[in-house]
Amino acid sequence: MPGIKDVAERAGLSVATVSRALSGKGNVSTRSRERAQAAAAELGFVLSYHASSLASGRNHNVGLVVPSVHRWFFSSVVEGVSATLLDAGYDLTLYNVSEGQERRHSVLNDFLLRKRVDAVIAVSLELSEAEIQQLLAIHRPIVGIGGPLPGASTIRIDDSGIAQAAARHLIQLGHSKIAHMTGDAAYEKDFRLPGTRQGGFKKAMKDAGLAVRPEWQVSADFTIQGAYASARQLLGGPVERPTAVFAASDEMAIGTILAARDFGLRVPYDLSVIGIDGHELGEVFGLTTIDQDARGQGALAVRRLLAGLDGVGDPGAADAEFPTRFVIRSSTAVPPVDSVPLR
Amino acid sequence: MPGIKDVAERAGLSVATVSRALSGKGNVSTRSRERAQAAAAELGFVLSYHASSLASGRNHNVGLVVPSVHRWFFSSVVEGVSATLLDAGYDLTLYNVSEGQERRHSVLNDFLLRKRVDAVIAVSLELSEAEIQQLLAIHRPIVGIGGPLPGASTIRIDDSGIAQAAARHLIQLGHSKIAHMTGDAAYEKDFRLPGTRQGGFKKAMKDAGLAVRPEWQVSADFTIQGAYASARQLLGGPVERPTAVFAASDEMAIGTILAARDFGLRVPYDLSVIGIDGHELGEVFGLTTIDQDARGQGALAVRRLLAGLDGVGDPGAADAEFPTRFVIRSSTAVPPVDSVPLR
DNA sequence: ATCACAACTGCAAGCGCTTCCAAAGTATAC
DNA sequence: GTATACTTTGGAAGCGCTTGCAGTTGTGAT
Repeated sequence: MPGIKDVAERAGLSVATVSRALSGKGNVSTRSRERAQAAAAELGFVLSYHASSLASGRNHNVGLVVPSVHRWFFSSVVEGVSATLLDAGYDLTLYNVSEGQERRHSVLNDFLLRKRVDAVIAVSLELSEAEIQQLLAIHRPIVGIGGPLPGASTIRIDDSGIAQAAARHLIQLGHSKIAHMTGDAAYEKDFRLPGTRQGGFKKAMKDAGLAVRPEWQVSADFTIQGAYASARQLLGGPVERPTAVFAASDEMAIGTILAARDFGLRVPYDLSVIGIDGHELGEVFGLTTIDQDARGQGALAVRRLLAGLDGVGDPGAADAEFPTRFVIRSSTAVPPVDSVPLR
Repeated sequence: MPGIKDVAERAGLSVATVSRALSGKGNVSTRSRERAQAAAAELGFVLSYHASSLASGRNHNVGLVVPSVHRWFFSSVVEGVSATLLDAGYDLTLYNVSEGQERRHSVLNDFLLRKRVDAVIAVSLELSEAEIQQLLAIHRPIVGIGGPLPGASTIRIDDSGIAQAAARHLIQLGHSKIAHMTGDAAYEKDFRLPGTRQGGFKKAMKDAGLAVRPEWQVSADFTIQGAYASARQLLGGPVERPTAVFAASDEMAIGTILAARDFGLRVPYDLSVIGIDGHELGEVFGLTTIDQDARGQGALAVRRLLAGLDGVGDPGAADAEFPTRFVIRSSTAVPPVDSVPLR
């Protein structure tokens, strides 16, 4: 493999000049730059990543920690992050820490302390204050998406607010028998979102003077199949059937719709369903939802980090609330006539 | 940040010994090892990734190139690769090259030639012979999953064989009016699979003396929503309706089932549907399918690479045919009575 | 022509480790 | 007790770049 020395020799320049020419930093005459580039091209030379990183202290590499890559939100964020990073010439080191907590810690130690990454994006992961301080101490900016990160910069949507909006939408249509499907407790550890959305739902119900019936509070694991199973219990069980379901994610809303169909329930005539996400499948199901642009959130996270790395601005612990968009389709409507109180 | 020197000093050892103690290579007395580890722990020291890589030439980093992270097959492979790599103490650098070919080339140059990775896993990407040679020339083992990689090691399923098996399953049930939903031409560039599965389908039909009707050959983009749209055309259009659909992926099979339901067709009584994949959602839809363990394929790819890197064995251009499993559920049955020729 | 200043360029000192080599210590064999 | 082989250690030379510093050259102003 050719080294920068070979390039320098061939171009009739010093190693230093070639380095500057190739990296674009520092002053180099056009002539030298062209020579260096030509020589590099002829030799098929590319700067060694590790040598550059070691010498310069910059990695051009961002770590992305996600709990899963299968669920819609996460894979969407990954896509957004990946595309933005690639455009900026950065590498993405992916840490899928699905399988438990021990691994998470070793991951953090390993790639943060070993300074392989310039920055970290943590998705729906609840880092401890200590972990965050550790990161900030070694000047590794960190931004969180979809989870509270005390002391760090975060990007999030107004979970409580949109949950309220979703519930209000149903209430305004005339529903009073509204069920809520929230995320599983299993996820609550790292993922406070279920609680937040649930809180918003309860608030909206309370505000409207409606009862939050415990038997209509169900949970699932954020997947279609998990929600399908839960919804079958809810809709096919012995308890009175709600006229509307607010699911904390589109995937769960879709699972609910599938379960409803199994029971011959027509959506929205017999059952209204609303989700949160903006999942690509929403259109197929005519799903009313609140669109959170997950790709966009990933992209924004990257832009924020890079601004802090390349530029001067340190965004600090700035919290950005990402905008959402209410998308009304055909899965929500007025409740069935026989369930509306006659006037 | 403490360096290895500080650790050496604190432990009363030389830098060399500490390096050996911490990396586990070479002979170090138990006493020295413990001292070194203790000192490192006290100082919160971790070896610098780049310095180690530069000095040793080993990266402990594998590049994974995928065309997407959203579609089931790819995200499953990513999970399998990620978990196996993490267990082995390797990093995963993810390259999502969805947006076109130019990017792909810059990616290859960038991370292959810059030797940031020890090996490459390419999923459903068709690298040119030149690209592969380039990789092998610099001793970067490469394994392909789900795509032909001339000269490189690959892991793949018997696409033609399972397509034949799927078609035969329908034929044996008594179907003769069988449609096939294949992958879009847009993917054929990098992804020869659609053609291969289609070939298997045609062969099975021919072998059974059945006609492959062009109007029943439709395509979609491998997504549920894409397949849904195509299936609506197929099932709701003016052409005679088939009694069975063989979709080249589970996601497309599911899209087809959803479309069928829209038209009031009961699966499997009015329409049989079979897919390929082993998608988690298959169970919800009672989908008959051929399970290819995508996670397992990813894991196997990693194990193969690591064997080549750590051990002595160079697997060379060994092609592994990954086993698949026929999963019969409730989406396939005998054709509707009125369409079976009376005897 | 002279001077001040900016734009280039090259030298060489690292960046923080790994590993070759030789020396020292220790166990085993005769 | 000595020779032989193996284990353990430290010194020091890199790995392949980047960058501070100082020297060289070119420019416009005087």
